[in-house]
Amino acid sequence: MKVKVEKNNIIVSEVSCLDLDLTLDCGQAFRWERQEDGSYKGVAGGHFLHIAKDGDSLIFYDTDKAVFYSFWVNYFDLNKDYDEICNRLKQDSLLASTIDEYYGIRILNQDSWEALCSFVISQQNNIKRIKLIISRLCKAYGDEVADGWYSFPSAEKLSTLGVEDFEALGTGYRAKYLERLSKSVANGEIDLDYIKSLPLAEAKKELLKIYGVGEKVANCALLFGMQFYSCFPLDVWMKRVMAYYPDGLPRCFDGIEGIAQQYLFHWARQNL
DNA sequence: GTCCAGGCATGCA
DNA sequence: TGCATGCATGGA
Repeated sequence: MKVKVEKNNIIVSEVSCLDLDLTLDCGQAFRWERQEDGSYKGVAGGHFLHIAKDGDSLIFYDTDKAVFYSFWVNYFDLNKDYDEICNRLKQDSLLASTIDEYYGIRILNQDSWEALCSFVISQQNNIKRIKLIISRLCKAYGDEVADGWYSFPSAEKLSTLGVEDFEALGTGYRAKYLERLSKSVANGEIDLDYIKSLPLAEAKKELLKIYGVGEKVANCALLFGMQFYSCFPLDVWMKRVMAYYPDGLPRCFDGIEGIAQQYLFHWARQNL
């Protein structure tokens, strides 16, 4: 990775495997909005960002250098060698063709609270509507960090809401899950940083105790919000994909099943 | 109108 | 342990 500063922008080059459409709009994060010119605007970690791609370079518009290094490098996982990962995954023939076609999907390092909440909302729901509900949630209860752009609300803030407040956002039957989850995280009964520090099996066990969190939501929270790359979330799309792996997952997925999963998820949504 | 979406809790066997 | 069912909402 090479970084240079031009005016208020940060230009990053020599980062492989980062396509904005495939990474920011592939169902792992729900807060990025594509602009007409192909750039993206969104909020993560309380920071607003406008990001674009110019050839092989990434442009972080109006971004503070300190925030870039302290937050965005980790969020986009810019120091991870995705070419090595892709090469390993391509030992599997389906992944080989999928990566050739959709090269550039990365797993973002999202905040655990935002990821867990988002995937509780995601259950039995479609991506378009998940984004709609989350944007309503942020606008109503987040902080305005840029003109018209809101942070994801904290558990403390959401712990003051009642079930009817969550229902008013269109969360449907998930409202009761969100209400209880917010209160439990706010009062410390659930400690996401602690869960993140546990070995995978124990971390998953803790997440599965949460009302409204099952196998799928737990795996998504672990993969997208807690950096457990070996998690392999099985939703309705991935269950269709599994017909292509009757003997189980290939060895080349070991330890990076979650990254393989994200490519297969995208492939399934385009082709199945 | 019906079907479906990055599922889960509940009840019952 | 495994399976059937109900659940809110909005777009196709």
